[in-house]
Amino acid sequence: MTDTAPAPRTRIQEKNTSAILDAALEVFSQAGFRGATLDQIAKAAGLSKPNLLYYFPSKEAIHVALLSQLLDSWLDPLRRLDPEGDPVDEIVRYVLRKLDMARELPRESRLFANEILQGAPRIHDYITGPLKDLVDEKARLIQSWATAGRIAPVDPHHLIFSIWATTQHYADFDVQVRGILAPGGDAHFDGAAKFLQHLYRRGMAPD
Amino acid sequence: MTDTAPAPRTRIQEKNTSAILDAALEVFSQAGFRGATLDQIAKAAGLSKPNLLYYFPSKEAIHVALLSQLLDSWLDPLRRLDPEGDPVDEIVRYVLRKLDMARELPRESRLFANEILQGAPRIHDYITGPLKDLVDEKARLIQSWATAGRIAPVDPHHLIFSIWATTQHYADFDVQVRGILAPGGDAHFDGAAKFLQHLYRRGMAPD
DNA sequence: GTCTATATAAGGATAGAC
DNA sequence: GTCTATCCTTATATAGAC
Repeated sequence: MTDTAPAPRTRIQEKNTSAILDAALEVFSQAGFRGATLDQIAKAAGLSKPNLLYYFPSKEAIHVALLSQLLDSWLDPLRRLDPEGDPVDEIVRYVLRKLDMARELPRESRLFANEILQGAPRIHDYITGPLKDLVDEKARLIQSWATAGRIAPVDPHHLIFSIWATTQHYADFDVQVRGILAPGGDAHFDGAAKFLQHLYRRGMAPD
Repeated sequence: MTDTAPAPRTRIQEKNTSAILDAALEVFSQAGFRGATLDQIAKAAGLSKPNLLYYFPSKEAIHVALLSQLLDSWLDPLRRLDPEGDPVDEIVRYVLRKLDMARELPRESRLFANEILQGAPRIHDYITGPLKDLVDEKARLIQSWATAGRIAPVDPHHLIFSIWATTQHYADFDVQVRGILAPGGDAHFDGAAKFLQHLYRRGMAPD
């Protein structure tokens, strides 16, 4: 049941487990948990379905493994918000780091979005626990900057939400973004960076 | 196949069809297309599964009916961006209208988000067609304001994306937002409105 | 470790009585 | 129009040979 980690020993196990996780990330992030099938994942991983279930006890276990390895890295950019740096610079750098993540890890972002959209059945404790704790801590930092007059007086929580929203949008709504902009690789990320930098530098500058 | 509309005649048909659509919106928006089952929808609508299929030919048909009725209203706030109004005011009013939609129609927003996340299989033509056309038209309007020095010189497409992202976030990531903020109804929407108003008024003000 | 074959269950859709 | 019973496909998971 809570048997998730395969604990790979040999090289071949290592290789297959990571092939499965990569394939599963691809499939889950695009189809959601219920929409994904073991057939799709097995095919993408280059394995048979029973062989896949030799490495993970269930579909659920694969999904949980993906989420846990994702959550580990998800908090990182926010964690690096530095109390010692220049406040506006710190916020803008946070925005750009999150945008980089959206470009480099779009599947992870969509996996997370799928989970939240469907009511976060598997990560609800993570949200009200570690995530809330870190956000509250950083919100206090931002609040102290505002109180000191070093940034504009805004609600820190909504500032953080807006940064998540604007950056992850480029991963989660990728199809829509590309459908509206002229096609052409990841070129639009430069435009996004420029715009967001403008918006937050202006928006956060002290009075 | 493309048989979607039930064309209700009697009162009881009218009542059942709308009960089905409402139930389906609830279920699809939370579970996605694949994750939703006819059993769930039938139960939520207070009907038996076969009776539900008396009104709609298939699960797919219900989903398509929901999406079409959604897309009709989806473009409305953007369409109302007024070339004659004050540019910054118009943009801020657009943000607030979208935020209102997120509060009042969160299920519709999540239905849409689910569809986009999964690659927009059913509304791809809508995105590259009517949606893109309207966005391009309004982007030209915003560009003309920028060129005239009446707002800050930003990329209009990314401005629009950021408005979609920040406002729909409160519907699509509702569980996360509530998990982080103290619980308490829709009170946080006031804070969101205040923050977004600040951000866009500052961000869009001309130099 | 990997496969073929299969048990088992869920879910979309239909038949046919009322 | 609505129901019970059922068909049939798909999908998760297991058995057991190699």
